[in-house]
Amino acid sequence: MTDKKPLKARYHHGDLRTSLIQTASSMLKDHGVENLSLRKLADQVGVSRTAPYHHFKDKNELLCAIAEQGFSHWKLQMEELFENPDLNEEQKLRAFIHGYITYAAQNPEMYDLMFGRTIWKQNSATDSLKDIAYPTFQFQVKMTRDWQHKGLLPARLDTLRLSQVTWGTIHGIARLLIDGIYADAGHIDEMCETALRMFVIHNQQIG
Amino acid sequence: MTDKKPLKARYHHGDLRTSLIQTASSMLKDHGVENLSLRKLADQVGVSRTAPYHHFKDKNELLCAIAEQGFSHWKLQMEELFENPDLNEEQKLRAFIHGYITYAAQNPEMYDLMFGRTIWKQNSATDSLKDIAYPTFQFQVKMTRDWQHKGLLPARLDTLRLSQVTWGTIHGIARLLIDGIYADAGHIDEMCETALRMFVIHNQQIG
DNA sequence: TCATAGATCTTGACAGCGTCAACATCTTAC
DNA sequence: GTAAGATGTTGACGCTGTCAAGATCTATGA
Repeated sequence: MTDKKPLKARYHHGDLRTSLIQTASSMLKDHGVENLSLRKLADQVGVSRTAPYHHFKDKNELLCAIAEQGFSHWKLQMEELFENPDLNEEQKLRAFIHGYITYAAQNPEMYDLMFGRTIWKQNSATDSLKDIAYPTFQFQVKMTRDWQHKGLLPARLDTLRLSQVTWGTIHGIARLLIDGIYADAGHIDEMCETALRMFVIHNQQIG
Repeated sequence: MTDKKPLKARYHHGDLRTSLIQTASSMLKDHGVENLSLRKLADQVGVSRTAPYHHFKDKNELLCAIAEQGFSHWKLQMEELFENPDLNEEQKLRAFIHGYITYAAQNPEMYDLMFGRTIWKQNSATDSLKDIAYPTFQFQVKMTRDWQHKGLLPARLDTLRLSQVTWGTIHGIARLLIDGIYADAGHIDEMCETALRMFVIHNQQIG
């Protein structure tokens, strides 16, 4: 009886790992990676500073876990888009570009974590993260091939190179936006449309 | 006489500011931003930990000064390219794309500092840095307009949007490379060529 | 010439960080 | 019901950026 104190006072948290990821995601979104410390996180969750180390080897593992969650959401969002039967192929491509950049603009810190150097630069990604991220990267290639076959993207270009360039384009625009180099998010629509024209016009030429 | 000891033992360094920037640039290149600390830097230069604060308000100012130097070099390199009389316009565009991405691939840490969120995200750039960086950004627009007029890039697209997209493309490819998402630098040539075709083919259609 | 103001450099100190080691407490499985 | 393991705690360490106060040198003007 007495050990059923209010939750906060219990010795074992119950689901600390999940709580850490959730709270960390929220702190990340609100205050950026540079203001996300394990100590503040532990404090926020109401646990001692080293408790997180029983669930994550180090800070990097925590960040990878957050990124994993980001990829899950992102994947859902993208699948939803591609399963929409009301859109033709060009509309899907347009919606993909727009959805991609909008996601980045609305979740800049998460996007940076998912597709930025913090995790990938030193090859510090967890196996678990790679398991969900790599298929996402390859999804990009698969879609490119599809669009080539359907005549939207130029078929004569190597699929892998083309997907690197098209992904590079939307990734680059997203980065310019979220890194504050082009801080003006008001022109997202126009930029997406311009990118789309650059991608697709080829088709009219060869199709 | 006695105060003309070997340089290292003198109380005043002589040209500490310059030394700090130089050494910091070198440490940046070799070990990355995350391993560049003011204390290690001061130690390397042979000066006390707080000496740098008489030349830079804080770490951010030091980073801005390093980036400034990066922009100077970058600008020189690009100007050299554009003043080459042996290249026609398409060759210049090709050389620009290739030079841009190669610069990033060869100076990943400097590139990240110059065009990354560390400095720009929180609008923490020094006035001095802005003075050299902003013209560089606008140079991109000017070139785009030139290439539009010369028929290389589609004239009907808005110059500003087009330049954002083309810059986004090469910036994005550069980032994918240096952030380790596409770690394979062996395909730079092919990616550049693919990007070029995506940019230029328009011209054949409208020209 | 020389004092003095200002530039430059020093040591000391502080709080915040990630992380390890050692110990406490709870849960679970035999 | 006890032993093992999972989970949580406190203490400590070295690293970081930065401030404050004092030391030393340089340059300016009387």
